Amino acid sequence: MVKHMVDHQLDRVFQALADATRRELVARLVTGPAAVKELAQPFAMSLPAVMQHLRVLESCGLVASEKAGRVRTYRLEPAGLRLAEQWLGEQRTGWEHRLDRLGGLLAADRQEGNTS
Amino acid sequence: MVKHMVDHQLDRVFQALADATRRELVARLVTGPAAVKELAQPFAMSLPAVMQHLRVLESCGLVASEKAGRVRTYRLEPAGLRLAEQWLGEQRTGWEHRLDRLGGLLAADRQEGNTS
DNA sequence: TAATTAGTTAAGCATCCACTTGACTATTGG
DNA sequence: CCAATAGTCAAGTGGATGCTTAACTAATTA
Repeated sequence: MVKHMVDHQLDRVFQALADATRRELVARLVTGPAAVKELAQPFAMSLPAVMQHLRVLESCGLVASEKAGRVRTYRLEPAGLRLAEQWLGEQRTGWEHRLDRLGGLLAADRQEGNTS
Repeated sequence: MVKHMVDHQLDRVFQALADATRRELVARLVTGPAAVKELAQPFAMSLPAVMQHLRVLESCGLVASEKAGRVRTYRLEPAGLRLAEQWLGEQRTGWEHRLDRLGGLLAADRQEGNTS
């Protein structure tokens, strides 16, 4: 997979998660699938507003849906979350390795008697 | 810490990470501190644009800076990344527990001879 | 001290975002 | 059949974002 495609995917996933309403929707779907009406019920905003949030989540792959009769059921699609978590993890391990290297250098310095 | 304060913090962190330029800045700072000019050098955009990105990163706590003489040096502030990673981790473990419960139910069904 | 370097401020602009209301379609229950 | 239910479409609005250029300040260097 090419870098700027992943980049674009990450753009969209992080953008999607940068909204408290959408994060609550994700958190709700973690506990299992639900219809639009049920998903919208806890929020003070209009139904179309919630639907737009769901469309954002779906268009970046965090969520999927199917329609049966007149009710559309959404479910979590964990791959998207994993992508974001993976990027964060990479940064953290990079950071930790840097600290390790720094610690190593300091230790080496000390052994050479370089106290400053 | 109150929920909607964390929420707002998460808004800002995810929003900050929802931009490829800012993610590259973070990735660069993972390898160690750097001055504004060095941070800006790889990008095709103007210096002020990069500075605005840095301000976004700093204002949400992903990054910190200090000025010595005429050069301002930025460094990573890992707590912000941890907050985002933690939220994602919570969702993932919630999801995994749900799958476990589902698996348990299916197993119980099988023992009862409920094959459908 | 004059020129260069590093960073900052401000204004302007095109685009995107979150939300609203109102009108509409399709499915289902009485 | 009709009426309620579940969802969808479309247009509009106010405010945030990402970038630009131009003008400016402060620290260094020749």
